[in-house]
Amino acid sequence: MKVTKEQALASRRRIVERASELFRKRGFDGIGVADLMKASGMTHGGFYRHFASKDDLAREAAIFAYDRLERETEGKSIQSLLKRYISTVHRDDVAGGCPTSALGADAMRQAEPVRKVFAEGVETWLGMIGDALDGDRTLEPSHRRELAIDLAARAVGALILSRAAKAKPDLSDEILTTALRTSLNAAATGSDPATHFTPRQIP
Amino acid sequence: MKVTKEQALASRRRIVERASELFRKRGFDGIGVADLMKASGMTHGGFYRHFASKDDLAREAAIFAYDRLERETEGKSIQSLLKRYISTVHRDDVAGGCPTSALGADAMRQAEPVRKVFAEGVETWLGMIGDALDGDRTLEPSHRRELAIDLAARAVGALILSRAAKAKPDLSDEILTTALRTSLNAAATGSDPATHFTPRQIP
DNA sequence: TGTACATCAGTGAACGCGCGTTCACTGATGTAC
DNA sequence: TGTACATCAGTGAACGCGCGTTCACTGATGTAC
Repeated sequence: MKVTKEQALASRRRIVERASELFRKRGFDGIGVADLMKASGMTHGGFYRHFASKDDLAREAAIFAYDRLERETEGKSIQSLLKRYISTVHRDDVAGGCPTSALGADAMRQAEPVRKVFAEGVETWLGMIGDALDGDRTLEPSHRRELAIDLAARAVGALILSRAAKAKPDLSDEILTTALRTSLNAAATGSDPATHFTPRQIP
Repeated sequence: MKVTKEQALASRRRIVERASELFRKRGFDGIGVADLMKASGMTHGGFYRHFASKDDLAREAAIFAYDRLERETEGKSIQSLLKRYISTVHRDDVAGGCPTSALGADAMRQAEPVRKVFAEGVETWLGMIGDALDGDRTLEPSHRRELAIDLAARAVGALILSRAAKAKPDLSDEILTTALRTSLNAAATGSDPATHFTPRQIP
C-alpha cells in the first residue's frame, strides 16, 4: 500500500518528532526501532525507507530537538528563559525539554554525526542566551559571552542535579529554587562576581 | 575451582570498581554483564555469585563512585575542588570522574535503588562543598548553602556543556575556562549576586 | 482524458547477534571428626 | 594433626528475548503514452 508523497513526508516527520521525545525520555539506548515506529503508528519494517540507520535517526532527532528549543527560546527575555528552564515543570518534562540536559552526557557516547549536532546545538544556544542578555541593556561583548556561559552552566547543572536528586523531592526542589534565585539575580544585575573584583584572585 | 574468601571478596570489589568506571564511560546500558566480567578478569557465569542482578551491581557501582568522589573531595579547599572539577582533565576522564555529571541524567531512567543512591550522592556532595566553603571564612549558613548549590550547578553544568560540545574543541575549552573563572571568583569572594541586591528583583 | 505500468511507502516474517540470566559442573577451600 | 566431605567461587554452555537490519511482498500512487 503506497501512500502519497505528502503522507510519506508526514510519516517521516512524525518518526523524527516521536524519536526526539522518546530518546530524551529513555536515552538513545533505551528505546528501539520497533517501539519508535509503533509510537509513530507504523510497523518497524518501513523504518529504512526513511533512515539509513538508528544512528541516522538519532542525528535527525537531535537536530529536531535543538530546532524546537531554539524556536521556543527565540525572542524571550533572559528572565523568562531562566524561569522556564530552571523549573519543576522542565525537570519533570524530560521528553519535551532541553536536549543538552536530557542527553548531553550521553551524546559523548554516540557516533560522530550526533556529537557534532550537540556541539552545534550548544553553540547556538549560548548565542541565543547572549542575545537574550542584550534585551534589557547593552553589555560589553566579552562580558556578555562570559555571562551567557555562566548562566547556561548554572541552568544545565541545576536541572541535572535536581533530576539526579529526584528521589529526595525536597532536595530536588531546593536545588531549583536556589539556582533560579541566584541565576535571575546574575541576569538582572547584568553582572557576576568576576566583574566586581580584581583579577588578582584569578590564578 | 573454589577460591579463598579473601580472593572472592577481592573479585567482588574488582567487579564493582571496574563497573563503576565502565558505567560512567559507556552508560548503564552501554556495557553488558559479560564485558564487565571480562574487564574484571573473569567469565560471565560467576556474576550471580556476587550480585542479584545487573541493576544491583549498578547500585553498588554508584555507591562506590560516590564514595571515591567524597574521599577525593574531603578536606580540599573550594578553590582546588573547583579547579579539579571544571577542567579538561576531568572532562576527558569520564570513567574516573564525577558520577553525577557522567550518569546523572541517566540515573533518572534506572531502577529506584539506583536513583536513591544518586539522590544521596548529590546531597552528600552539596554538604561537602558547603564544608569546603567554610575553609577560608565563616559564612552565614543559609548563604553558604545557597553558594554551595550555585557552585555545584555551575560545575556540573560546565562539565556537561563542555562534554556535549566536545566536537568543537575551542568551544568546549572556552566553556571550561569561563565557568572556572566565574566560579572561582564567586567562591573567593564568598558571595554571589543574590547577596548584593535587594530581593525586589527576585519574583 | 483514459489506460497500462513502474514506483515505492508500508507490512510482517526472518536474519544473526548480544543481552541478562540460569544451570550443571569443577575443584580448591574450609570444616567436621 | 590428618582425613573425609561439604561448600561454593568460578567456568562455559545454554536459555529466551529483544535488538538493528534485511527482505519478499502488497497495493495505492504517480507517470508515460
